[in-house]
Amino acid sequence: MTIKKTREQQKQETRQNIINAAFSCLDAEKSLSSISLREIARVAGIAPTSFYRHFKDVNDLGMTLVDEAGLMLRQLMRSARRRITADSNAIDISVDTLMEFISENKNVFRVLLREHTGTSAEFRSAVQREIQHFIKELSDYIMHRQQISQQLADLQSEAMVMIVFSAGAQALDAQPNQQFVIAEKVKYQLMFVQLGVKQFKPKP
Amino acid sequence: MTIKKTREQQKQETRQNIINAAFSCLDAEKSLSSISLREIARVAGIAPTSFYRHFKDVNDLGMTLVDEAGLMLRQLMRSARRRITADSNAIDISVDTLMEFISENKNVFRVLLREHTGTSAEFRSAVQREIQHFIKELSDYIMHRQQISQQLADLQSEAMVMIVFSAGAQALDAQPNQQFVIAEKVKYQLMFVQLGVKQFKPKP
DNA sequence: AATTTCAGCGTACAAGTGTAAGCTAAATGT
DNA sequence: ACATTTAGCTTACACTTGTACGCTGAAATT
Repeated sequence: MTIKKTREQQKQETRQNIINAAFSCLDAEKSLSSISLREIARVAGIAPTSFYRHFKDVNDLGMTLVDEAGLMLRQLMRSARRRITADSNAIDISVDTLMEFISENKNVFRVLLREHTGTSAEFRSAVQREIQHFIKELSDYIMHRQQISQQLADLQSEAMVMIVFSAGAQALDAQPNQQFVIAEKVKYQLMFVQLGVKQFKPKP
Repeated sequence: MTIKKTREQQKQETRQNIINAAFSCLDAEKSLSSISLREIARVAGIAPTSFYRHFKDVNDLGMTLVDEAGLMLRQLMRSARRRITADSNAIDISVDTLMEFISENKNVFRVLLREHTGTSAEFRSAVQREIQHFIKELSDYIMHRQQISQQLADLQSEAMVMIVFSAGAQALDAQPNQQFVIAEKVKYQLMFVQLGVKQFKPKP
């Protein structure tokens, strides 16, 4: 027996289908600006014009995707930080967590990375906002863990995020067996930043 | 009196017109994949089909643009390094030089930044190669100036380039009066990396 | 039971795309 | 002087795109 669905449930289900279809379309060779409404509709299993019952246009859908991707990433890193113990290495755990996420959710990470430098100013600043949130959360963590000023923590956090995201970009195109090398490399680089800030702290 | 042009000269001139037209088309909202051959032809002042006398297709032109952009950037940084004296700050000069270039050649830098994470695997790896050259040249410089191992220099160089390019991305969308703030910020971040590597060196 | 709402569909159209085919005229080769 | 080459043009065609319009049937409301 199939369960009965209310109208609203059915609509939300279709909406989610569209979102999932979009994420699966946004692969290595499609961006939010190059993808077509018809293509998404095809994969979602609806008529092109039905798309408008759920989103104003592809831009509208795009903003939803960026929000969702950013949220996933921040939740992930929060849970990673909770897993860090007194004697474990925060950098190692964070990097491993993120790299694992990236290789299992390539398209989600790709949306952020691609639209960050994409052709839509609206998407660019939406991604920028997400990244700023991301940086801010790391900064707060760093500040109270390393006992440094907010200014220093902000600078350190931003540098780290930029390095990690760049490594993520590399990982997206790398062979699976290269991912480990990239992860190790980025861990060193993050350590350098951390050491440098620590070294810098005493004399302002 | 207008000088007489040989056929070959005229062709090269048109070719250059196409390249210039392409760079001017590749603004904040156009990528190599979203731009149309007809649009470039329009700006270059030729018929759409004449494009094929010079390039196989837009991909072919794109590779030319990436090569040219990468070359410009490396030449710029080489000349910047020549300007560094014994007591001047290498980071300051390098960052200022690059940021100035970016704000005066937005579209050139944009091509590299955008296609680095773009929708064409061919472009992505072409840009990746250019960036690797860029990193390598900086690494060589760092290695003999800071007297560190090649491994360390490579790691430091890559981290620095990633940080600088990210700052460049920010600068592209920032107000002109914010560019100075971004430049100062990135100088600190580069200094942290440098300090961290120096700190790390003694104990391998 | 009668009425209203609305998610999804099919059709249709104008606009823009890449590029094939063939022409022209001027520069080059002989 | 004549023949060849070729950069650039015009025309043409098959596609894909976003989206306006109106319909339908079932769910929700009354």
